Amino acid sequence: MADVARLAGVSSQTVSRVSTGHPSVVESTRQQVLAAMQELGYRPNSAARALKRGEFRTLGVILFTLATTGNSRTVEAILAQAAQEGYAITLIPVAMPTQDGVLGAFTRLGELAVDGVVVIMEVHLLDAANLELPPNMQVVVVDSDAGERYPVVDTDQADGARQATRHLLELGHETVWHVSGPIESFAAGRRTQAWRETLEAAGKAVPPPQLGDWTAESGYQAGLVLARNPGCTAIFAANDQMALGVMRAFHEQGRSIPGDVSVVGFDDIPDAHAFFPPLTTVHQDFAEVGRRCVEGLLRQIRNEPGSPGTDLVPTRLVLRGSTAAPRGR
Amino acid sequence: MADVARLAGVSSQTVSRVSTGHPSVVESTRQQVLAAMQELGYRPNSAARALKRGEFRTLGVILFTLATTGNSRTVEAILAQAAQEGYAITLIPVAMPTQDGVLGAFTRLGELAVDGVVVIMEVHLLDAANLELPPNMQVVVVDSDAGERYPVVDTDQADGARQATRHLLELGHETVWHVSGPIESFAAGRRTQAWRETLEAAGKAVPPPQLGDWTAESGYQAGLVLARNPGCTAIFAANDQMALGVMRAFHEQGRSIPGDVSVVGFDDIPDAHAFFPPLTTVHQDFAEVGRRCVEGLLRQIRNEPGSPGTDLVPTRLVLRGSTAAPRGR
DNA sequence: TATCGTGATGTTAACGTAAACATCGTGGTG
DNA sequence: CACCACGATGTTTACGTTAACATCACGATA
Repeated sequence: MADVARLAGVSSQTVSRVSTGHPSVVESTRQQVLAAMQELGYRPNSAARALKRGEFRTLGVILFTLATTGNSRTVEAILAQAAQEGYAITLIPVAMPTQDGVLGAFTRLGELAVDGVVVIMEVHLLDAANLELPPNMQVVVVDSDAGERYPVVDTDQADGARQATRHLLELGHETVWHVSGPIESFAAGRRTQAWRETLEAAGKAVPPPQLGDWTAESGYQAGLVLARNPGCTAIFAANDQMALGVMRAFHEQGRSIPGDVSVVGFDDIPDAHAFFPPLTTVHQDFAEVGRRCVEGLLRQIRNEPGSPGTDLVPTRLVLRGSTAAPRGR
Repeated sequence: MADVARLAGVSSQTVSRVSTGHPSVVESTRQQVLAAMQELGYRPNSAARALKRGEFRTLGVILFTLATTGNSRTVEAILAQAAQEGYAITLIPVAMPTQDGVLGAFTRLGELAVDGVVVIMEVHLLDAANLELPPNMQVVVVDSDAGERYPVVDTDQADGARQATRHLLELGHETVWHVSGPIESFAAGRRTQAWRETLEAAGKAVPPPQLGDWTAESGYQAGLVLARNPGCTAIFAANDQMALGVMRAFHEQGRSIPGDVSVVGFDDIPDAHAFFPPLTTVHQDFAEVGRRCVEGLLRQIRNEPGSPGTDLVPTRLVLRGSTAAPRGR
C-alpha cells in the first residue's frame, strides 16, 4: 500500500480511501491511484482489514454432511445469497455426529474468522442447553427445535406431510401407510406426527409406521414388508430416496405403481420426476431456506430488528405419476 | 490478550506462547494462563494472527454448483482433509458459468483470505490462458485439461468408460450404444472418447452417441430414441442420472432390463443400488479426489516437492442387476 | 481584505498477535 | 568460586489497514 501511495504520489490513506470507495477523493487522484494499483498488482490484505474493522465479512456454516440433497442445496442458496451481500462462506464440518463433535465445532468457532454461523443439524444432538456460543457470535439454526433459544429457519414439514396424506385420502384410499425417517431426526418426527394427526382427523386407522433411515435401501426393506400386505394401497415415504426403494420392492413383487399402490415422497429431488413412475412428492424450497438464513443472520449482525422464533418456509405437493385412485373405485 | 496476561501475572508474549503451544513454557505457568483464558473467555483473534503470520490457514474452493453428486462429495472430502490439516475452507461460487464469471471469481480471490484454491470446474470455460492468478496463490484444478499450467487431480474417466464398455462386450453384446454428457464437459468428452476407442479396438461398430446433458430427463429422451431400435441391447450412459432416465424409457415401452437391454451408468451415486433394477455403474472415488486436492495444495503451500501434472484417481466397475448377456445367447 | 466554511488530502495511532531480541536465574563445570 | 550455557520469561516492534483528527487551499461572504 505504501508503494502504491509512493508511486501515485499520494498518502497511503488516500490509497485506502480509493480501495474502499470513499467519496471524498477527486476523480483525477482516484485514477492515478487506480493506475498505480494496477501497475504494482496491489491487493488489499483482508486480514489487516478484518483486524482493523473488527469484522470478517464471512459467515460460517456448521454441518454434518453435504451428501444429502437438502444440505447441499441449502448451502448453495446460502452461498449465493451471502455472495450477493458481500459475504464469504466458511464451511465448518462436524467431525463426528456426536454431542462432543458438535461442541468441538462450536468451540473452534471462536477462533474462526466468521461474524455469524448457520447451524444445519437436524438431529437431537444439538442440545441447546450446553452450547456455549462465543460472545458476539450470531447464529441461525436450520431445521431443529432450538426455536426457544435461537432464531430458526425451517421447511414447513408438518404442512408438507399433511398435504401428502390428504392427497392420498382424497384419492379414495382407505388409509395411508408411512415409511418414516430415523427417530433422531427432527424433520422425520414432524413428518410422522403430521401424517398421524391427519389420519386421525379424518377418522382413519393409523397403521404402524415402518422405520427407515433416509436411505433407499431402508425404503426397499420397508417396501418388502408393505408389499406383503394386500391391504396397503397408499404409502407416504418421508423422503424421495426411501420412496425409490419402496417402489423397487413393489416392482420386484410384480405390483404396479400406481395401479396397485400409490406412493408419495418428500423433498422433490431433481431425479424424482425421472423415477419409474415419476414420483408424486412434496417439494421443499431449499433455496428459500438458505436465503432466509442469510437474511436473518445479517439482520442480527447489523442489529436490525428481526422476527425471532421460527421462520417456516412453505412446501407444495407436486403431482406426478406415482399416485392414483385405488383399483376398483 | 493483555487482560489474560495481567490476570495470570505474566506477559502477553507468554500468553501467546501458551495459545500457540510453544514448548518453552513451564507447566505451572501454562496452567495459570489457561485458567485466566478460561475465566475471561479469551479467544485468539484470527485476523490478527493471519496478519502477523502472513497466512490464513484457509483454502478456497471455486465452483459453479454443489448440486451435482460429484461436486458435493468432492467438497465434502476436501472439507474433511483440510480440517484434519488445520485448514478451514471458504467456498467461492461463480455467479454465472461464463468466462466473465470465472474471471470475476479469480479476481475476487486476491482479496479473499485464502492461501490457495481448488478449482472445480469441468467446463471449457476455464481457459487457462487468460487467468491471472494473484501472486503467491497456489492452485489445484479438478477435472479439467489445464494440466499444462496447473496441477490437476481427476478421476480416471477414460479407464472407467473403458471398463464399462468392455464389460458389456464381454457379456456378448454386438456393440454398445452411448448416451453422452454435454459437449462442453471435459469429463463427458473423455468418457465418450474412451467408449469409442474401446469399440474400435474390439472391431465393433460405433453407433452414433445420443447427446445428453447429465439430467435424468435427457437420459429419458435418449432412451425413447434407443428403445425404438431393436438392435440396441447394451447402453453405456455417461452418468447414473441419465441411466435412470434411460431405464424409465425402456420400462415404459415394456422392454425389460437386463432381459432385453443392459445398462451401465457412471458415478455410483448412493441411490444407484436402489434403482430398478440396481444399476451396474462405474464407481468414482470422490473422497480420494478431494483428499489429493488438499494434499497437493498444501504441498505447494509448504514448498514441498510435488508431482506436477495430472494425478489420476482410479475407478472401478460395480456389477449390479442392470447388465446381463443378450437374450438368446 | 479579513474571516470562515468546505472539501481534499495528510498524519497519527491503534486493531491483536508473534518474531526477534533482551534479560534473568539456575545448575553444571573447570 | 567464577564462569558459562541454557531454559523460562519479558520487551520491543512490525504485520497492513483505516478511523479520527489535523492541515491546507480555495472560494464565498461581510
